[in-house]
Amino acid sequence: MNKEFSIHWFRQDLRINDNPSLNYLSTNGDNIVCIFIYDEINCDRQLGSAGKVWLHESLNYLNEQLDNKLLIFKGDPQKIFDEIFNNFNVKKVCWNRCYEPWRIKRDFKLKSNLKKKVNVKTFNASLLWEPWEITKNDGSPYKIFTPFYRRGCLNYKLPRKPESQKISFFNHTMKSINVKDLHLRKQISWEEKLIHKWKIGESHAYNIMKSFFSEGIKDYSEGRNFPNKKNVSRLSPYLHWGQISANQLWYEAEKVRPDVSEENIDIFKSELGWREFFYNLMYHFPEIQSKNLQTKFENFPWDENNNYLECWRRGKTGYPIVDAGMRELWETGYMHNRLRMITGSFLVKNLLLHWHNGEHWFWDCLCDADYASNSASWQWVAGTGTDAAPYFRIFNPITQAKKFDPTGEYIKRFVPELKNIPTKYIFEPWLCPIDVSDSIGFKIGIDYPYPIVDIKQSREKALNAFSSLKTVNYEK
DNA sequence: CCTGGAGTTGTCCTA
DNA sequence: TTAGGACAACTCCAG
Repeated sequence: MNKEFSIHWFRQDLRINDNPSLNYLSTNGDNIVCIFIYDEINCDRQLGSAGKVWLHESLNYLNEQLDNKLLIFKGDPQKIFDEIFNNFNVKKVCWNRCYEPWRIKRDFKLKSNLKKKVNVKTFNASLLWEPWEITKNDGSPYKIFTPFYRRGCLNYKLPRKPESQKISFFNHTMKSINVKDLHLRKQISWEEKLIHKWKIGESHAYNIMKSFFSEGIKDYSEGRNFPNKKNVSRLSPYLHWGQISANQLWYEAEKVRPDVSEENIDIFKSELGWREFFYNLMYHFPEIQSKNLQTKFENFPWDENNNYLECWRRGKTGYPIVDAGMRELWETGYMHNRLRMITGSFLVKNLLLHWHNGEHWFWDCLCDADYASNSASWQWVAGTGTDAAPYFRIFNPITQAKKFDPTGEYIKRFVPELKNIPTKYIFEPWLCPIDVSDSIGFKIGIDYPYPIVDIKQSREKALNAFSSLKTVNYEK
C-alpha cells in the first residue's frame, strides 16, 4: 500500500522534455511523483498579475500532461515536505535549481534539512552555464557583457545537450488542492484577453520554436529591431517558466545552417548569452532588484510625479511609439524589445522617474517577467547598471519611431485612435494640420493627448541631472 | 603593475 | 542629403 516513491518538485521547469531532474529519476527507475508548491511565504516579491495568469494556465496544462497526477501545494515547502514524509515512504527529492536570491537562501536551508531524512539531488535545467562557473581568471564576476560572453561563456565548456526520454509517472494515492485553489486568477477580462493572445504550455512552446527557426531567424539580426516584423521568437515567457529550455534553443539554432547566415545564428545565441549574463549578475549582486549597482546613483535627483507615471503606464504620454509599446504590454502581456528600450528610456530620461517604477510595472504586466532579466535590464536602461549605456544615450521617441516603425503600422495597431492619421504625421500627431485632422474627424488634445513633456527640454534636463551626478561623484 | 583597447541597441550638429 | 565626430570620462579586462 504505502509503496516507496521519489518526488520531482516542479518549479520554473514546467516541461517534461529535456528535464534533467525527471530524466535522472526516470533513468534510475524510481517511482516518480510530481509536486508543485506555490510559495508566497519565503519570496521577497509576489508574482506579478501576468505571471499568475501564465502560471495558472501552465499548471493546468502540465497536470493534463501528467494525467492529473500533479500534486499542488501552497505554503512553506519545509512544512509541506515534513507533512509528506510523515505520511509516505519517500526515497528521494529532486528538483531543478532556481537562482533568485530568496530562492537560493530558502533552498540552501531546505536542502540541508531534507537531507537528514531523504536523498536530495538538484540539477541545472535552465541555464547554459552555472553562474558560479563563469568568472574572470581571478575569480571575480564579469561586469561587461562582451568579455563575459566571448571569453567567459564561449571559451568555457559547451552547454549541456538537451535530452528527452519517455517518462512514466507513479499512480499515487496522495491528495492535494487544485490549481484554482491557488487563486492565481481573478476572473477579470484583462486576464481573458491575455489568455487569448497566447497558447500556454510545453508543446506550444515547441511549435513556436520550430516556426521561429524556419522563419524569423532568417533575418533575425536586422528584423528583430522592427516591432511590426515577425523576426523575434516571442519565446521569453516559455523560457522563463521552463516550458522550453535555453539548451533546446541553443542547439536548435545550431541546426539551421546553412539556410541561415552565421550572423543571424550568432546574434540569436548572444541573446541567450544576455540571459546568462543577467543571471550571473543576479547571483553575484543579489540586491540587483532594489539597489543601484553604481552607488553614485543613490544621490540622483529622480522626480516624483504620479500623473506622469500614470500616463506612462496607460500609454497616454502623447508620443505614439511610447504609447503603442505601453499598450502592447497591457493588451498582450508582452512588449517587443525595441519598445522596452524606448519606453524605458522615456520613463527614466524624459520623465526622470525612478527605474523602480518601470521595473514594478513591467513585473506586474509581463508574462515573461523574470527577476534577473527585468531588474538588470532596467538598470541598463537607467544607466545605473554595471554595463550601462552612456548617460547621453537618450532615445528620441520620434526618431526611433520613424526608423523602426516607418509605416506606422505598429503604432496604429495599438493606438487605434491614430489609425486615420496620414503616415506623415503619425509620429507627431500634434503637427497634423487642422484641415487634415478635420477631414478625418480627429482632434488632438481630445481624441489623443498632447505630449506630456517636451522632448527637447526634458532631454536637456536629463543631461544636466546626469552630468551633475558626475560632478558630485568627482568631488567626493 | 602597467598598458592599451573596448564598452548592445543613440542623437545631434556640422561640414 | 549624408557622413562623421562629439558627447565624459571611467572602468573593465586581458595580455
